[in-house]
Amino acid sequence: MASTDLLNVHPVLFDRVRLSIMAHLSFAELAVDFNSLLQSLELTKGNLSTHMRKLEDEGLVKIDKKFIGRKPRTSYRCTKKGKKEVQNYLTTIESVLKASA
Amino acid sequence: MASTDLLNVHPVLFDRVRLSIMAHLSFAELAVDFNSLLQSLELTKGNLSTHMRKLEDEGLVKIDKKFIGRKPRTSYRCTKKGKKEVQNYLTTIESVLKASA
DNA sequence: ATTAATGGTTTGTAATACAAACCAGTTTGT
DNA sequence: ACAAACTGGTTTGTATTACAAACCATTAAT
Repeated sequence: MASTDLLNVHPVLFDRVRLSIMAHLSFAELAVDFNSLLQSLELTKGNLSTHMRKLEDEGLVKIDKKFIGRKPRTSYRCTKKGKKEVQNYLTTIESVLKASA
Repeated sequence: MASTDLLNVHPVLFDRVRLSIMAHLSFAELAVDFNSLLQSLELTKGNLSTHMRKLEDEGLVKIDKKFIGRKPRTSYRCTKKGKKEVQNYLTTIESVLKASA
């Protein structure tokens, strides 16, 4: 069984909000901007900002900042590593819990 | 998609150690004692103790304390609610992440 | 010129995880 | 008999973390 397999899942994904974010980004396949996430997830700006920073620090997400006209716009996309870790999270959880229900 | 479904999963399960504990208890079907968990999970006693307390507070686990001969023995088993929440955790995660890989 | 809105970041606080220290008792050694 | 070490945990202090409030820089509206 080895529930210690859970040690292989990326720690940063063990958070409800960040997992939601990664789910959104994975679904999107393309970049999603700050305010879309803000709305979809109903977070405060500060909260979202720090979560994104952490995801970026871990290389799960790539941040892209540009100006649209004269307004700043920050958007995010899931990296290869991000997808891999999400996939790993899912399969690991399944293998650990599947037989135990 | 509604990744906000994640809001329905019990917050206490969003922790690696506690999820491992619940996996163990679910598998076991019967009571597991403190020291077995301690060994399997390679935690410190204090750490395990507080996690178990939290799981008990949330009603996911039932604590049973008795004396075996003249030594105290604390053991735990998964409650109905515990099983339900673990199941819910699994299916919710799957539904949120499945299509996103 | 002020005020309000946009698009965020930084900072202070409250909650959490963790290990170290502790506690109550038991067994082992001398 | 007494001390030292072991068992089976719990409580307490610290470091990390999540979060929201306050803030900042700029743009748009009045």
